[in-house]
Amino acid sequence: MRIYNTLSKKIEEFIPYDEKCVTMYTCGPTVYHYAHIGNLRCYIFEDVLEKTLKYLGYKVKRCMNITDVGHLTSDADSGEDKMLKGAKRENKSVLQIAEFYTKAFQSDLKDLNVKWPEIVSKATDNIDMYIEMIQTLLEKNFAYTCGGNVYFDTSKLEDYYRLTNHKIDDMVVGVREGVEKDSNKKNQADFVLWFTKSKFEDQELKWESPWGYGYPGWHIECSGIGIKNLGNHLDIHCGGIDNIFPHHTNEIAQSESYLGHPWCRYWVHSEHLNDQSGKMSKSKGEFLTLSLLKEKGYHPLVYRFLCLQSHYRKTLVFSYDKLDQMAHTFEKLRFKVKSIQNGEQGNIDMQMVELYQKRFQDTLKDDLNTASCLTVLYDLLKDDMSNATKIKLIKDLDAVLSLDLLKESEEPLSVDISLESYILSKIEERKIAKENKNFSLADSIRMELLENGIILKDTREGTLFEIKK
RNA sequence: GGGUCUAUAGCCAAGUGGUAAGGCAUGGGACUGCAACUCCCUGAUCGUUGGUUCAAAUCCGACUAGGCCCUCCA
Repeated sequence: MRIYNTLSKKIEEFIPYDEKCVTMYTCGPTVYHYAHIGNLRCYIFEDVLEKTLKYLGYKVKRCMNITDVGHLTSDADSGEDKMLKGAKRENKSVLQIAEFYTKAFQSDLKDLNVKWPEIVSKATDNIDMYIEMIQTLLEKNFAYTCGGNVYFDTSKLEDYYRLTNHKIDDMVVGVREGVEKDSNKKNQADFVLWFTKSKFEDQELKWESPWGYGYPGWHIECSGIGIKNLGNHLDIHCGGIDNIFPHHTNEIAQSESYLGHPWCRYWVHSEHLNDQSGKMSKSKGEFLTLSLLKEKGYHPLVYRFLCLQSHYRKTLVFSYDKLDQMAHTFEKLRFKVKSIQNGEQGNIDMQMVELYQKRFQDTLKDDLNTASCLTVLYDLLKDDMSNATKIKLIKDLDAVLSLDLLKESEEPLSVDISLESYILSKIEERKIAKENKNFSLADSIRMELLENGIILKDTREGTLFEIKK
């Protein structure tokens, strides 16, 4: 397997620390609001990566955090806690907010066929681990206390900026509006490990610590949960590209200072989903959620399909035009697969199976080229082999793609039951008219349905309908 | 200002030195009562410009345009 590593800025051969089991950490959501579809792109990518590793025969141990405390809108001591902000907005407690949005997130992933990682850990469940790490960092002189908070001292590291190639003198504080300097810090890049003196006295969740009653910083959380669950050597750490600085940069700093040796070997980042004006973000106000797409009549897997059609390291620009195109393409694809399922099966040709499995593996091994994988899929659909062979291969492919290609029961669109029975009765009426060669009646029924946004299609399997969006 | 990435047909997109995959759309044909579906056929010399090479979309330089990061973010 070859994969792009942000550390080296190159595509590298993937070699796990322990040949038998790959450890993989993926940054989870801060559960203060719904995830937008840009967030979800990253989880789809991570899902594909995990499933690819498994497909290639690796055992994968994967861990994800749920941030339910300590994620401030700024890394200075002046930032507002996102969870608290969410709680205030909705007049609920922080725990209620966390629970609600965790569930919403879980349901989004389920809709997208993204496997829930076997280890999912809440930030608030690991306070002991952060305290232990911070204590060690203080003992080793990588951290200092000031103004009641504990800070990581970035000047102790030779290569703090290794992930980004930044130079300290080129860094400008306040490029973004609303970023303030924290006068407690010795160095501009230092970051908070433990807060006790936040301006936000009404912080709901606080814990006892050697430095006072307080709560952890955002960055320590991922390091703590990762090391606690996956051990002292991590193979893969994933996340969105925006997390490279400062979040992952800080994770490397604190983890390796704590452990005393290199920590994670492969840093793998997924590019953003943009809209026409640029990056999609929650702080810009309006944002697109999966449930909004569902309301508009798009199947969630259409979005997954859209993501798979592009490469994870390339910016994907979202538009409804594109999604419409994908919905259409996806439906055609599923229709094709369905007709193969309904046809004569025949015997499985193992030579073909192996040939295509090899092709499929090769494209995935090549830095997760999912777009080419779809080409392999189209190729095998067209190729000369028995339907049974095709079905076997599709099943194989879908273990990674997870597009429910073989699922019969689920229709692309969820349809209201009373509406459905109305349409079916009209189809029946038209069928009788056609049998009686009363084509003008048949056409008028079709027109009538069309005016209501229902498109009829006469296929070999009978008349199907589609609801226009 | 610094870092980093991208630029391939109407649209999406693969391609990492040897004369441009695939999908969608378009047009033509077969099928159909007519449509649709399905099947067959149909299109680009790769942002601009220098260079390296027998050979470049692919490597190097410059330029242009755009995205992202530089303490909210996936």
